Amino acid sequence: MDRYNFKTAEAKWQNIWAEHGSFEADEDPERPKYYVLEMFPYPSGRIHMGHVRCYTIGDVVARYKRACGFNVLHPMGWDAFGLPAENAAFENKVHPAKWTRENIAAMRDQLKSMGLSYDWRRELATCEPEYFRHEQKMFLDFLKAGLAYKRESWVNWDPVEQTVLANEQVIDGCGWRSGAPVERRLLAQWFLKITKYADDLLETLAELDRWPDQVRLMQANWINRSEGATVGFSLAGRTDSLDVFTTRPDTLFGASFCAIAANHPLALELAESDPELATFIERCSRMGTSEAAIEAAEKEGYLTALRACHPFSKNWELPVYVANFVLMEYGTGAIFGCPAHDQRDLDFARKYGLDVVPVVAPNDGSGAEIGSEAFTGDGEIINSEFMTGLDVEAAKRRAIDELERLNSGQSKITYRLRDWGVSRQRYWGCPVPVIHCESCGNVPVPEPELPVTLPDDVDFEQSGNPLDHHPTWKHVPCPVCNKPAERETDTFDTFFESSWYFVQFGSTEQERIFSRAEADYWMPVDQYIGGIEHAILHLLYSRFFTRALTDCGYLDVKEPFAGLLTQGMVCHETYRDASEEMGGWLFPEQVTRDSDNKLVQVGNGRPVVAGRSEKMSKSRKNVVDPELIIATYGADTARLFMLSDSPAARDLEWTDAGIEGAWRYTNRIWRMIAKPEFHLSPVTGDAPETFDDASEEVLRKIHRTIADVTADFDAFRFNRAVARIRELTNTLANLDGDSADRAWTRRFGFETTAQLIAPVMPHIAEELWSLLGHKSLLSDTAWPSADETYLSEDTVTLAVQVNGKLRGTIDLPVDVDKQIAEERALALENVARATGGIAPRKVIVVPNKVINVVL
RNA sequence: GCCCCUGUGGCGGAACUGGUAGACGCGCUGGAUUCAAAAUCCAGUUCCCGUAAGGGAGUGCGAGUUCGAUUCUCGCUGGGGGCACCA
Repeated sequence: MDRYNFKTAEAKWQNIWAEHGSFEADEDPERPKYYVLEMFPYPSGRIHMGHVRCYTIGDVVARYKRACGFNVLHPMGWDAFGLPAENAAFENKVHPAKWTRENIAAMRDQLKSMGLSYDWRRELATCEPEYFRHEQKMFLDFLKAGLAYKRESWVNWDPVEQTVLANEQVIDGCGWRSGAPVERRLLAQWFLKITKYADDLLETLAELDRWPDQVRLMQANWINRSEGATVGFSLAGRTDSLDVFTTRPDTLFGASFCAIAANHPLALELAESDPELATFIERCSRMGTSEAAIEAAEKEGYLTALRACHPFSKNWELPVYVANFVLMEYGTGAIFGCPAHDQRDLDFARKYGLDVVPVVAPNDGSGAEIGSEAFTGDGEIINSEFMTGLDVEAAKRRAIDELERLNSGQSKITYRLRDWGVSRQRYWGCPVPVIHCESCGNVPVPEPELPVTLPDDVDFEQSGNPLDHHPTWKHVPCPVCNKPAERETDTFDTFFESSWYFVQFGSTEQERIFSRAEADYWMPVDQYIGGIEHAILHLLYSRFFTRALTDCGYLDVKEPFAGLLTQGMVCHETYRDASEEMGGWLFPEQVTRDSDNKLVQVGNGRPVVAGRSEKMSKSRKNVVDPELIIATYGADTARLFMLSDSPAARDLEWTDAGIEGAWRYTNRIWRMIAKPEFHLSPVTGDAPETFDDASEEVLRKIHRTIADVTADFDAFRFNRAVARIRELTNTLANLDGDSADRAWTRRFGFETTAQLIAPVMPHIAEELWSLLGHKSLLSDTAWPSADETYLSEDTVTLAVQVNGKLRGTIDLPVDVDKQIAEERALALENVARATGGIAPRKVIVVPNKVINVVL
């Protein structure tokens, strides 16, 4: 028998599917639709294993749902704007557009070799004007709707390169290329009003019942609605006051200081006449703009000359600090500190020798004294005049009432969620379609002039924004008054493009924006698949965009993704040269085993140390190239391995042994099913009248497997589905004999195997299907259904425990009387020995599961 | 620092809603086949004691709830993701 030739078979079926337009989907009101989408890739140049995993999962879902009768939309595109293209331009002198388009072409070929069931007619690339012209129009509509506005905001500024840095370009507070300490700088930037929908985005999470709980929780924490109060502290000797936001107005009598952000207007004002403060503020600004850097830094404060008067006692003055942990972006950029009941305030108070006054006494009577830990629980208010004796909730209300009466504060709801800053001072992005005119202000580019495209002749040698220093591009007449004006030189954040691409896939012609009818038919995405790293930002921005587009009349849908699956990362062991101290990283293909089974380098035999398994990354060199794997084992084997071992949501460990195991299985089903004697046998005829016991048992297994695999695919338990199919293969391999009943059963088993494995290994499944005599495509064949009569069992094995320890098992009829089960269990020799003749105190019988004898 | 997730044999993992821990695969051991090897097929494989029957331990660590905990609660610890300009 011929060995399975995956090279010819995979190419053959890919061509046949393409010729048949097998995966092209169009609106069809008669059929239920199913939209499955994987997060589109950034065109970095080559696909990596993370892509292979994500797109395999998506393809299994798409092919399975298609077999189940759904009109499946399964598109693919390119998230084509972004920083790496500009870095490539800087390093390799390639134009970002050329680099990006070549990468797309290469990656498209790689994806096609995987046999993915995409409707390629719908392919889009976000860097093409046909795509981004639509989002420029959307932005203008957002402007009209009051959903976009401009204000000043802080950026990381590299003083040497004279350019804005992304957070990933800031390493330990310094610019990645210049090494110069980064500064914070204010810049006028465009924002989208995501906070308008804060409550809706938060509340609707409850309805997203096909999203992982952890993602919904992360989003809820990100939005973080908090109810509290603004409290006005008048400032001694000044006419203005300091507004702070707090969620704990009940602890106001425990206040011992106020603190303001380093970039708070008051801090900046004081710094003008206080050089030491100016130095402190400058040091804070070196921490960059990332919250992680700010929060992880040691808490420090600078004591100012300001004194804040307590709202409930005018003679009580609190010191005012400028502190590096207070964020200008949250609340009012100022806090009051109650060290007894907030851990961060306590740490700060201990460091600067401030009072710690407990005002909440724990209900458990453990005393109100504060040691090294703040008490944040509920309790009885003490030391608090009119609030003393109340519980925390009542005291919060009482404090707010009092603040309102004194006209020095009111209840307030704030969100951690901030408006989305979409301005980027970069070239390779979608231009913001606005013109600045000295007399008319920010003027939208008139719609007939869209799209605003990027100039091709740009210089990446010069630092700063290439659009800004282009000689002619930005100089245009004002559309209103015709006087000389300047284009906006910012481009959009690339999250802008990825916040609506899933709707545009509804259109089959990329130069035409999706129609309302297309969006109404296809949206929402029924199943979205991608990495957990996008759990917050991309998904939240997309949810916002969908609402904004609905408000602007583009759509009538609130939530873009009805179902979400977040897949884990692909990991691999790391290797280093052991012959030198901290030797360099080695690629897996540079490492082999010598005769003593020790790890050595290929070629020179030098020793190698294996490190722990980590996410595949170029920097660690622990990468395996999908193209090489597909060339060696074929797409089906690669796809099988991607799904075999790990649940989709967990990390996957790539091993040579694992891919070899998948390869063996590919050959195993081929050897089993593709025997010449089956090639010519007729397509399954009527079933024989009777089956012998062995056939009957195999039939049960086949139907059981259909039911289990169907349930597993429905729940995205691909690894279990694969295990069930392998079990079926083992069972079928043991069924021999040529009698009519056995031959029929075996053939039925083979056909079922081909059908069940088809979503995972579509090429070999199609090949086997045709070898079994079918003239139609397996990809056009309906999913098999299990015959209920084969699924029910008449006996069941129960576990018998004594005091919770397993002492034996008994086979009993299903749903047997509890009394009989108990008697049979107690009669077991092993149970009698374990009880030692002592009469059981009670016997717990869980029907069809377990009998527990309790002594 | 804050938020979220995760830890089961030599390895990847399974165990549905608290009910026989280790399905399936890898690896390993023994056997068959072969001139030999590869490939393939068969059997075994959590650890400890025992020829066996059987017994003991066991799901990161420590407690708790329960007749019964991988599953629920609390604390600790290792690993990972996110933290708003990487995508």
